[in-house]
Amino acid sequence: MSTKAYSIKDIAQKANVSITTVSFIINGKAVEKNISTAVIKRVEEIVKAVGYKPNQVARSLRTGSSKIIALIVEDISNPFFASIARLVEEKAYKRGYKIIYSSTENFPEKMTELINLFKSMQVDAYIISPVQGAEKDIQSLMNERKPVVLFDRYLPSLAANYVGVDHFKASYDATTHFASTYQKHIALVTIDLEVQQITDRQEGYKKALLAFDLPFREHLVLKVPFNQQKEETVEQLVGLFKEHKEIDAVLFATNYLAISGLSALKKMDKLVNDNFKVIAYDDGEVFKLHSPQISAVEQPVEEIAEKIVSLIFKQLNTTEVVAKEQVVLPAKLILR
Amino acid sequence: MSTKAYSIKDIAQKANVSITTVSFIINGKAVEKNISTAVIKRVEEIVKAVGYKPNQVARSLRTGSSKIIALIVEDISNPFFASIARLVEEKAYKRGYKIIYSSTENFPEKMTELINLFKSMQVDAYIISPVQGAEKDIQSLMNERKPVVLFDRYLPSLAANYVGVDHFKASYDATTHFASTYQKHIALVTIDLEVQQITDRQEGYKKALLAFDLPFREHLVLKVPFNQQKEETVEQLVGLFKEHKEIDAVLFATNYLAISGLSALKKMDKLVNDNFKVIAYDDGEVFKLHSPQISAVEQPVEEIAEKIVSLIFKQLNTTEVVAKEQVVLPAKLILR
DNA sequence: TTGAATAGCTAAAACGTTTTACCGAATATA
DNA sequence: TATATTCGGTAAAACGTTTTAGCTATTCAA
Repeated sequence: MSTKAYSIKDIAQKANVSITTVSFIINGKAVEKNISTAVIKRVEEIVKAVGYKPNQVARSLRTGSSKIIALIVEDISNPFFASIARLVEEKAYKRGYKIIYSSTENFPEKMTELINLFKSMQVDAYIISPVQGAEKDIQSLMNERKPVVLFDRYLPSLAANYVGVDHFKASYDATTHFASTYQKHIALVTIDLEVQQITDRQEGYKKALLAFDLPFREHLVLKVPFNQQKEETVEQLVGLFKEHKEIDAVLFATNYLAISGLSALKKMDKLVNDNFKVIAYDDGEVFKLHSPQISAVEQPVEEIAEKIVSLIFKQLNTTEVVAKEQVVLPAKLILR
Repeated sequence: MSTKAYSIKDIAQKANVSITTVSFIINGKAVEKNISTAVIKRVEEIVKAVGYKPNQVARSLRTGSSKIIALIVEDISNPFFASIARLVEEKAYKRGYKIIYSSTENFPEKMTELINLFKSMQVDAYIISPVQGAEKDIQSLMNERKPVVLFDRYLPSLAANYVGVDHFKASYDATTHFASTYQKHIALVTIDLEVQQITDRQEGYKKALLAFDLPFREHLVLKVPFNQQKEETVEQLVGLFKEHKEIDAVLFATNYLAISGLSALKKMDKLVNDNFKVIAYDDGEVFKLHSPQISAVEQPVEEIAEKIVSLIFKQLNTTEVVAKEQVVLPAKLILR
């Protein structure tokens, strides 16, 4: 029952032509190579009849191209990355490319390992949400002229293609919104990572306070440890809200921090209302269905994915070196 | 700058030995093949020094094995599938395998296309949440002795490995819970797909009603069209709840139906309470944070992933034909 | 001392393609 | 008519591995 797949040799034999001829035909070079229509037809019929598919591995070995794009993110199950993954996959598939993905969990060593692995698989291009410490590996890809697009995280030391979101403006706008409705004690809940996308959010918050002549109060900024369990974060937030009863607005710098925040409030029986406003980062059903509905900063996932893919294919479709682009898209503040 | 990767030939030259010897060494067959420790050491040092990684494509071509497992699901951005993807990836990675994934959007033709593509990539195993109409393609994989594990969806006509959840019992229990708290008019909101995992949920609902001497009322079962837009579903649900004010409990057969349901209730300003209970399918933050908290049927994602992976590797680690297993795991009813 | 076994290593085939270089016949060009 | 060009195709190398079969020199057993 275990029927071995047909090879190009089998097709050539059946059609009574050479392997070369079959190769030309299945690669659409038949006319260019002066193959007669009779032979073309004969071969194509046999190919269809037996359902022959060229072995992609052999093809990759010979051509150096695998028609695979690697997608490396922190965690594929994070809704933001999952959405990007889905959109990128769809767009790449239409152009004949497949996605192979992996999660780094923010470990630079895993990043290194993955890049080496993908290199040995002759992957054609890389879409990476980078971790700090992986600069050398990413640079080595670019040295080998492999198309690379970074997204979400920015690595300032790397002259790479990048697609991201204007987090400074997003949190500036969010904070401004609070200030303009006369909230006086605006808290910021963020994480203790020193990566650009996170520090940008803090800067936006600070600058907006400044613009409204509100003092920046250190104790209203909570930086929760990156890998902390949710329960602990909730406790920490309960602590913050209890200790600083003057807080009348809070901006959460990530999706899951907002969720922990709402959990904390629920636990305290504290309501979100005009005396205590909340803005979350990355919109989701959770925030739409919450009572009351929660405002949120929404990242333009569709645009991000589109831009990533177009940058990749711009490089894939030419042998020339294309200028690197840094694209920063605006986020959208959804007020509810 | 574009430095070409080292090949086994380069290593052989540098070490002044044959390609064969290098191959034996990097594959851990050195002692078995009587290579002297001096040579082993020399080669290993060169390998490390230049950072040589065997070309996986050439390896695949020669051995027929790619160390890649395909994961084919309906939609990778669906939280259930995204979680499974993440867990499967992690477990496979530890055993030296990578995941390549794709979404079918429930189109059998895309499934066919994907399977052919993955065959031509010499993928080693397949994890599939199948669509109806793909039976032939899946069977062909099994005929070629490729390890295959189906999950989530069950295809009764196929004697395949399967990992799923006891949906009959889950909705039986959920409905029983309603009945035992004296809800009399229990509605079921489901989709119009005739796939086992969905019809099972209906059967569980029916049987539980029967057990409590409650009549099965056709008009309390709403089957929303599979690909319907969310807004329309919400309208339909508003209609249902308005028309049948006697409804005092509703079981939602999927995650997103429950979300649509909660949106509908919010729109109607109708509260979830003892006079109107709700149970959702697939737990999530949305339900924990909702006011009041929403009860939910939780699928054991971790166990599902573990079982899938263990079934895959059971097949991958032997040349013998292993008996197919159908594993049905219990869901957990989380009452809130 | 001889034959067999073992230690230490290698040449070459094979995996399934793509592509370069070339060939003979027919046709066009001068 | 002689020569160039086009037509219709093919042989063989190459991509980077793994693996089979075998080779020589040394050690061992008798």
